[in-house]
Amino acid sequence: MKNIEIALIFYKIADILEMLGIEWKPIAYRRAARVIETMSKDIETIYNKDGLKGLMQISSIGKALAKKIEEYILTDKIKEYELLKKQIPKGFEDLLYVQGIGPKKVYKLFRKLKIDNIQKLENAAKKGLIRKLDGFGDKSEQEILKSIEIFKRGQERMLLGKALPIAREIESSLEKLKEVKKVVIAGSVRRMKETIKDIDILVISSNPKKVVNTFTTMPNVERVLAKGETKSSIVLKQGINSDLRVLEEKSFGAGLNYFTGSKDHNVELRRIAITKGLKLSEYGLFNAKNGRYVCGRTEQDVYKKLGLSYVAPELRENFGEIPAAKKSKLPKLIDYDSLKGDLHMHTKWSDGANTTEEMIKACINLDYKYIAITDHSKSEYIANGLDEKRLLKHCQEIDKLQKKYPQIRVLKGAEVDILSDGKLDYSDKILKKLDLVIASIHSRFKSQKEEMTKRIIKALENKYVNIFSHPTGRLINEREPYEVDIEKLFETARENNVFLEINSFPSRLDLKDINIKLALEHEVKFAINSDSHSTEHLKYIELGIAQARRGWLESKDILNTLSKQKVEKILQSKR
DNA sequence: GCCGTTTTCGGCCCGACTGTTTTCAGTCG
Repeated sequence: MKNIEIALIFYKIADILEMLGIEWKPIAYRRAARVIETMSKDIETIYNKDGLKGLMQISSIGKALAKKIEEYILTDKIKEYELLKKQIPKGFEDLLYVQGIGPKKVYKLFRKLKIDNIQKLENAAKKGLIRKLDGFGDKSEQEILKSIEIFKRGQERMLLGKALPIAREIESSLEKLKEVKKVVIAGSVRRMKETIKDIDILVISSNPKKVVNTFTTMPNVERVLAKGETKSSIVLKQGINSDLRVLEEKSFGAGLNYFTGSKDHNVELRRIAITKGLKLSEYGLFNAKNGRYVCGRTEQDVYKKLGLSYVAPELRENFGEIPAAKKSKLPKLIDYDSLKGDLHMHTKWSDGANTTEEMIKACINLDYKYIAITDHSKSEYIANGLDEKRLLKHCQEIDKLQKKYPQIRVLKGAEVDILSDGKLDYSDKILKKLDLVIASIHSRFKSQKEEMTKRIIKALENKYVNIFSHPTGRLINEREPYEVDIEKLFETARENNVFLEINSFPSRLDLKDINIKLALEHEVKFAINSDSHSTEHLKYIELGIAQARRGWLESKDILNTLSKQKVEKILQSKR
């Protein structure tokens, strides 16, 4: 799949053009890059089927960009990009990622001081050369040095599972102020994106000054980047930025919409507003001619006035949700409280931190109607995987506990390794004795695509396999997904009635949103699991549900929204 | 470079904050 590669090149072309002072083209390249990056279909497949015409059907792609995509598919190169790169020294585009420096300043620094990488920028700032340039001064020179430090510390985005509790903490500390009417977490955290660049907080208050002051003096503030009347930006000690915006009540809906993003979603909304003779900003929806306020108190009002059905935050990625909202064709997303059980968790028997009984009790507290205990199989030496003898013993323990806790159905399961030849780590005879079988890849991630695809297909064709866990094997910020023909994988899952897992563990979130959407188009069914290794992890299920929502899933697409009876019936049909 | 129930040419989202400015350009979200 070349989508990501092409998108990346388009982004880079946009950066370079922008630094060369060329207007508008960068916007077109970025818009196209964004579309290509987030579409679930393989762009090469589209080209092979319908050629240039097919490519031009994609929004934001015209003749010129279609030709460039064709060129990349056929030759693995885009000539114009190669030429542009020659004009730009290595490390040049890093400069754009320094906070406070944009394309105009980069261009000036290059022209006047021959600065073309971060090191040279730092040296020049330390020598006091930058303050002498027109448009720069003492302050900007110091800011540049501070920003370089932050840049060096790393640009990694924070896991949603880590950012969410921090955001909720800020939320509750601002809520304590009596001047505050409402606090909402907005931005990518509200959209439940898998990683977060900064935490956006929206506050409704008639005393913005007080709110801004409190915000900038919280104990976990490391540095204040900006502090104005109604807006502020800080760096937190946890290593993430946070932005605050204070608005009046009548702007709440428009403000929340604006501050939730995504940027691309907002830009689309504003374009629609213009076609209707309106103007949309964070203050509300206004008549473009006379500037009169139309609405803005709630998000629902804004969408309605724009002729759209309400779009849930998780869908606001300009992912196709706007055309769907126009036609009232948005999915009825799965709710955060619709899961009746969790079908993937570990205990002390393998690498979990809690006993089977502790896990069961914790799940009863969550009001689950059923769960599956799924410890590792014998190949997982490091994880203390169970051999056949221990597995059967563990099953006896579960039977006993089942009698003690009749209010919850405890399924006897296992997370079974898929060996390198595609066979499973337990024999069919053993698998048959279990209520539920999860198959997983935990080894040889670097195999060739064909080999990996064959290996997985063989495993999914085993008639006892119910769920394929963390289907792409990626670990966010740590490990790329393994190479696999993902559409073939989806086809095999559907044909063999294997549920694909949406693994809720913060660093996994696997399948991820766009793959979920693609799998849905292949009519695959899913299971949302926590993969808990302690009772503390059970709550991560929220993150998995969020990704399911981002992948446009409804309750009916998901195994563990079903009643205990229905789930048992489905599982037994494979025994 | 894209796109069109305003347009095939001339637009392209909107506003706050900062620093270096005497009224605004650049950056950011």
